[in-house]
Amino acid sequence: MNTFVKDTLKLHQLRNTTCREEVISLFHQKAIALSHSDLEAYFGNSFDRVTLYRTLKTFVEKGILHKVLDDNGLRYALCRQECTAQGHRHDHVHFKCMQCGETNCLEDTHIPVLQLPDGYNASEVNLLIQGVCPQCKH
Amino acid sequence: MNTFVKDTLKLHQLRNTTCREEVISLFHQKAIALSHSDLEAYFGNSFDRVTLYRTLKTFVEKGILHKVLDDNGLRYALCRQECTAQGHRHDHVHFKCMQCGETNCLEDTHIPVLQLPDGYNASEVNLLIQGVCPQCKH
DNA sequence: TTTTAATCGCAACATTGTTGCAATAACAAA
DNA sequence: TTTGTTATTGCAACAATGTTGCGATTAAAA
Repeated sequence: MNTFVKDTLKLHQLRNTTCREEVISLFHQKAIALSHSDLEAYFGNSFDRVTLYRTLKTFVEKGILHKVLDDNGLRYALCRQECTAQGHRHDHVHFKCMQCGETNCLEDTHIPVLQLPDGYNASEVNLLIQGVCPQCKH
Repeated sequence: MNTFVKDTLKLHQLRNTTCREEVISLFHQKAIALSHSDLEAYFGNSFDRVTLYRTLKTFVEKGILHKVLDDNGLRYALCRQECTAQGHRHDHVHFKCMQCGETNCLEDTHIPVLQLPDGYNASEVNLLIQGVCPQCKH
């Protein structure tokens, strides 16, 4: 069975509930960024709205999910880069296709080191690229 | 008087109203990213909530303001890089200080060219850096 | 099986954003 | 300056999104 889901929950000392299992599982199989309303639409009324909000919040706190933002609002993604509850230091590259609207994490693309003005100290870097993805480019 | 404000409005063929004048003026003097609720707090009930929303929307459409996003939501900034209503092609670098919470635009920092996986086509790039700003670093 | 603490679902509320429409104000032309 | 046209505003009502408290339920350790 899906050992990834149970492992992830156990690793972060979270109880194994239906909602958590199915949410992680969905993110895992879709591999794109999903919003709260995406989850609501997908799960119908299997879970309470509030439970979904709390599940997402918990996952972000634990470093299982990452927030992804673009002009259209907030989404969440399961990136390969795992974080801990202690630190979220990472450099994320997300790509949003303006055609199909899907956003995904470009795991293998890294942000080049950049020169900041004097006195600025970076600890986290987030890059959002918008354009057209391979599927939509015909 | 503040010719910048009137010039900006005229340039984009927008009527010169009190709300628009004061909003642009505020962004100009603050030089940091502001949210809708920041404006509401600042202007009290001088302007209707809806008017502020519409003003922000108009300014974004015209390319006067840019959306700036981080974990805490949506804000707007007046960046030096002007856009037209036609195109918003630009690469923005924004810096959010995790100490004071302020976000500003690093005008002189540019995003290095980066190598995307095959088939991906970028048209807009947004970089958000989080860390500590010069003022907060003692 | 029992115990205990985490999690859930419900209700109620707060914030944020949108739409339609009549009243008003900006600005160009007379 | 006055008039006419059209953009803009303010209000009301609504929709979507996010939060909090609390009693009931359930996972997992003892």
